[in-house]
Amino acid sequence: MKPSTLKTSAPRKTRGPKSLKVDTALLLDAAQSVFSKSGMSGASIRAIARKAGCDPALIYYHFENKEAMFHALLDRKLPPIAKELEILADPSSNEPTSLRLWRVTRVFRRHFGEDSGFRAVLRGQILNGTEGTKDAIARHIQRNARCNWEILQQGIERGHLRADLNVRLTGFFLVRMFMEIFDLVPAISERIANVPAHQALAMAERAWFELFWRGVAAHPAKPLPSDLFSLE
Amino acid sequence: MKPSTLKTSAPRKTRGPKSLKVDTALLLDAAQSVFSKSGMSGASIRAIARKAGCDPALIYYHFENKEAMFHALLDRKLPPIAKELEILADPSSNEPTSLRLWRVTRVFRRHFGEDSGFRAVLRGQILNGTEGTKDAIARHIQRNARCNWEILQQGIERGHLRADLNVRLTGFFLVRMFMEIFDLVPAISERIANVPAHQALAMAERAWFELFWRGVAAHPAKPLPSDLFSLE
DNA sequence: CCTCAATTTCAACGACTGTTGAATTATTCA
DNA sequence: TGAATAATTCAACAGTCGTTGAAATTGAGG
Repeated sequence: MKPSTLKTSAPRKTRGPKSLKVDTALLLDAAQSVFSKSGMSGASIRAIARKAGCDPALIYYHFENKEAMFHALLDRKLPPIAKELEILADPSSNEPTSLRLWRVTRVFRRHFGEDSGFRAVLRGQILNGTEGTKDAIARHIQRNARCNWEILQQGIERGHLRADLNVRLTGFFLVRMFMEIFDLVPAISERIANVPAHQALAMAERAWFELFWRGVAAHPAKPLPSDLFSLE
Repeated sequence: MKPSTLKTSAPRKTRGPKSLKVDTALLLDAAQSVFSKSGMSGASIRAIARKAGCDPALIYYHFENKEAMFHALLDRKLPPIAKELEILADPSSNEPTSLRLWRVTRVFRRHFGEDSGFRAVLRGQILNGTEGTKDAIARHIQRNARCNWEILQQGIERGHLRADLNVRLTGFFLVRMFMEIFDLVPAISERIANVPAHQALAMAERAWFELFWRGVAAHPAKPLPSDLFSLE
């Protein structure tokens, strides 16, 4: 390897393979970063290439087009979440339902909490993506959602939750509101309520889960596990 | 002048005032339609002009730029909502708090329910708009939100709601989840739950309000007014 | 060393973007 | 009628965009 070719700021411009090949994982990192900042339609191939330090044309060597990049991003990001949720949904778990549901929210927090851009892109594509993209997203969501449904169903059967719940809608409410909290509370808390973002976020997560639990519990007066909210 | 220049279907192309002047209201209609379909950054001045049947340059005669158009759109769309909410928040109202809160949701349903594009643009600008746009939105939202806070506060004082509620967060949960239901339930119900969109929407609105009410009510066991959900 | 395949960049296509200054026409007012 | 003003379009600028075909470089296999 020739360190001399490293000028100052201009990267090497010769054609042909680099010493460090640009693989799909690197391109996906760049794509995720740019998608996140600019949204799906605002993210240009050129910007992704700039981020990855390569020529735009190289992206077409690795991916069919921008939509294929997004699908690859889904396949990389969502299955690990599903795996964690499937462990939580194990029917042999003896944990209180409230704790299991809170754990579900912690999974989403860990995987999505810091990644507002990806949340936004995902949401945008659910609403405005091509049919192919919507189908791909639906498959992933279904796998993740099923875990929530099972936990809720088990909660009903164990008498922890009201029997008249619609588990699918209930699961949607729980997770979706957490996503909305991640997205909007930091953005508006300072302007609307004059509260610092991180503080508002913590308050909102807790307030939402308490409201939710009272809304779904068979015996809402029974207190939540005392160490629930210390769980990260 | 040569009328021969009119080829086939092309509308009149002469300069100067038309018989039907293009006023700002017409341009805002076009802008709203295009913003809704393409989002803020995806909506081009040219597309708005095409929709309005005028030249792109005319838009710059009526508005400073695209951002100013959006601000004008806010000023046209949001104050009527605030007015309705301010009536609902009248402290002399004797209606049950549950009914008043449901009425709030009906206001949002009427003004936002059919206008998914505007909801999306508004949400996008809260997250990614310029500082000026965020400020403008915050002012409007604050005026609307204050009404919800007052209804909730009165509900607490009348003993209808739990005294430990954070009214600001509670108001956020109520309204934001309705928005999410409008946005996402029609988009995903058929793919995820195999339920027709309009049916899923009605179920979700009702299920959410019931969960919410149980979550906030001082006496959740007391049934909701029987004719609540027939109210449009 | 030669060859071949894999990797990367270059250069260009047509289309679209926000915006502006000048030209044009219609209406209004004197 | 004539002049002023308001409303509208035209033409162009300098960008960016997705995409593609060809060229160049590298490394591996023989």
